[in-house]
Amino acid sequence: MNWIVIILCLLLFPIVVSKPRQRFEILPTEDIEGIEGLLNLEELNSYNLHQYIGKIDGPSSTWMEFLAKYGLIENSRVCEYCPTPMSLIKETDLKAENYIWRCAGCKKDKSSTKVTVKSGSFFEGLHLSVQQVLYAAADWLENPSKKISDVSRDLKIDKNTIVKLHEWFRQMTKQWFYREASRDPNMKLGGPNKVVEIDETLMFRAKYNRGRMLTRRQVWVFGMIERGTSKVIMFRVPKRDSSTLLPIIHKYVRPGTTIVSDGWAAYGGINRMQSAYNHKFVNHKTNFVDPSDRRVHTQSIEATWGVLKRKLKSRFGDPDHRLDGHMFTYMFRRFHEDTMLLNHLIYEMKFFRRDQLPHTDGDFDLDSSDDSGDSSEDDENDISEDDSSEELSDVEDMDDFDEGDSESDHSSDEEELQNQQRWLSDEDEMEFVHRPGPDIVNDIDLHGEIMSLARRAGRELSPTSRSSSPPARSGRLSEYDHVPPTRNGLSGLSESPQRGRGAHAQRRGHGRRAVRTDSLTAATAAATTEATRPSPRRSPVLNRQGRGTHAHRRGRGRRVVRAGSPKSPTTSEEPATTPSPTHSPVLNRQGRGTHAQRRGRGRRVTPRQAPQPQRQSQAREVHRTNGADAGVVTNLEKAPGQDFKF
DNA sequence: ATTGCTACTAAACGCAGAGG
DNA sequence: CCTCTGCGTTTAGTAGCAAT
Repeated sequence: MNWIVIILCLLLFPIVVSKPRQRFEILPTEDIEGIEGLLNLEELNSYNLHQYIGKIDGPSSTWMEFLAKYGLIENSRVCEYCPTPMSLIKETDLKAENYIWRCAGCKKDKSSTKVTVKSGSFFEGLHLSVQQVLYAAADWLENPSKKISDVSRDLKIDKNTIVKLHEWFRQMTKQWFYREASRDPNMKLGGPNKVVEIDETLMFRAKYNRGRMLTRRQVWVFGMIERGTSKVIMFRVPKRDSSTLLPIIHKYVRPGTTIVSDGWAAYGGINRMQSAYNHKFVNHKTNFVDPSDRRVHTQSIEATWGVLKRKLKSRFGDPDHRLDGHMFTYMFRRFHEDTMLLNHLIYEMKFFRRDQLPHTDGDFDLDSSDDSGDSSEDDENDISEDDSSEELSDVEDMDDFDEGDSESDHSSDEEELQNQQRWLSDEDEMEFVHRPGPDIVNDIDLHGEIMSLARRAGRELSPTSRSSSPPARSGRLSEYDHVPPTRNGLSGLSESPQRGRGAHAQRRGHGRRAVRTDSLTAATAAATTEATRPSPRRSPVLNRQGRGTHAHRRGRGRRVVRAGSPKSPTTSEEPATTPSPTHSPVLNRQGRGTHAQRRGRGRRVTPRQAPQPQRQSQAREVHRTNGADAGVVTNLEKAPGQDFKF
């Protein structure tokens, strides 16, 4: 009998006293759904987001599991130096906690390799929490006209950071478009028995060429809208001639579609295209709606211009600079019919690289092509001289932006002649005027945007098309090379080279420099940490480094504790209403000198120093501790009559 | 073997003011 | 009232070493 008891004890002993099982993955593999699972999820919004990632100040493990489940971060890692599965460690410091992957195999050479769970993801390096970013995304989608200052106030994020976030979100919609556009036929409009309206409009032009900003470059936008579904595709175009517009139509409108346009001569070749479109047009000089066929009008696309321009007008700053972002965001919303927007935006985060953003929003720098400036003037001349009802909508729209004084524009006689031919007459309805140009289908005169698409699709443009088109945005195309692959065959996180250990090691070039003994005093450390550290290891003597005892050092730096079982991070969290014990209002975390003081210094030994005086502004401290002091209940949560949001 | 912590850099972030 | 810019501050990330 005794033997049995002894054997049982021996068997149970390791289970009872062993440390928590080492975690090599965030979630069990069978729980991983991958990025496509996001689109099968219910529609995410700011009201249900907390079910997936926790509250905006909530525990980190919740967002981590969410991101791992849908493939936005890696669920497990293998050390890149020694192919050893890395273990997941919960790391805690005074202000926050984080999870890191740590390799035990590298220990013999140097220290163990470490990498954060966010490494390789959109969230890597962001000082904002994942929750802040996602709630900001939800807020951006749900309140597109909300003022930056209001967003900043609600989310407790600096307005400059909000601006940057919004910029990223807009870029994500652009990324969405190009990936979808490369997937045929998802991003095409129309089809048999469907009607697509096409039109072009001029952005940022002075009304009657008067007023300030006459030197501001003019931007033509060409748009296509599918009647009945509200799907819209629009692009900046360098000019609105057939060689520019028809390839776009060919690429984005399905064969057999009925295309309705105005009487612009560039559309004259539509009926001759291989895609076998049924082209109808309404002569805006006489009617906006064809009296013989009331379906022939371009009111839908005209209305779209109005919406887009009002949107641009409502924002301050340079509307040209923001045009692309707003255009793609507009398309993003309309393609998804304002549903599942947050799901799709988070989807894009998997592939989005902050460090590979286009340099500016003006990436379709069409003015860089040789003749774009001429064409703008040329086109403008058309409108001014025609003064037709067709142009009225454009001119009125332009009034949204500019007003003012007179300056005549000049065009050559040659251009005048061309302009006279540019409008289709009623007689042209049966036989369109076709200006000389390249073969619109086989010899596509692509502007830079289309070239970029083709490049991503791995297609070669014919030499003739390159030679016949204006130089396409030299030096700028590469800015789009980052657009991720299609949903099929994407590689995601692992390919990101950004800020890996190697890069870090390369830029470091330093070792352990100085043994700093500046720290909180023991009393301060105890006061700030005692309540939260139930079982400190205490040593009454200084260690070899000359630092304080372990207990004395408490309250500084990060703490690393082994993550428990998959459920343990969540269960071990303190209740959300417990005030955070992590803030020391006196010192910055590391008790170091200022940034400026640290800059440029080399290896040196710093004598023991008194604690640095607090340099943070009062407002900043209040801001940062607000959530904790309020028990993580934000102002928004407490707003009367408002459902929980953040 | 594993955990805990410091120290360090680069970059994110916040703040404030100017410009439009 | 948004955007941009410059500058100071804070933090993410992680190498490295001591302690357990």
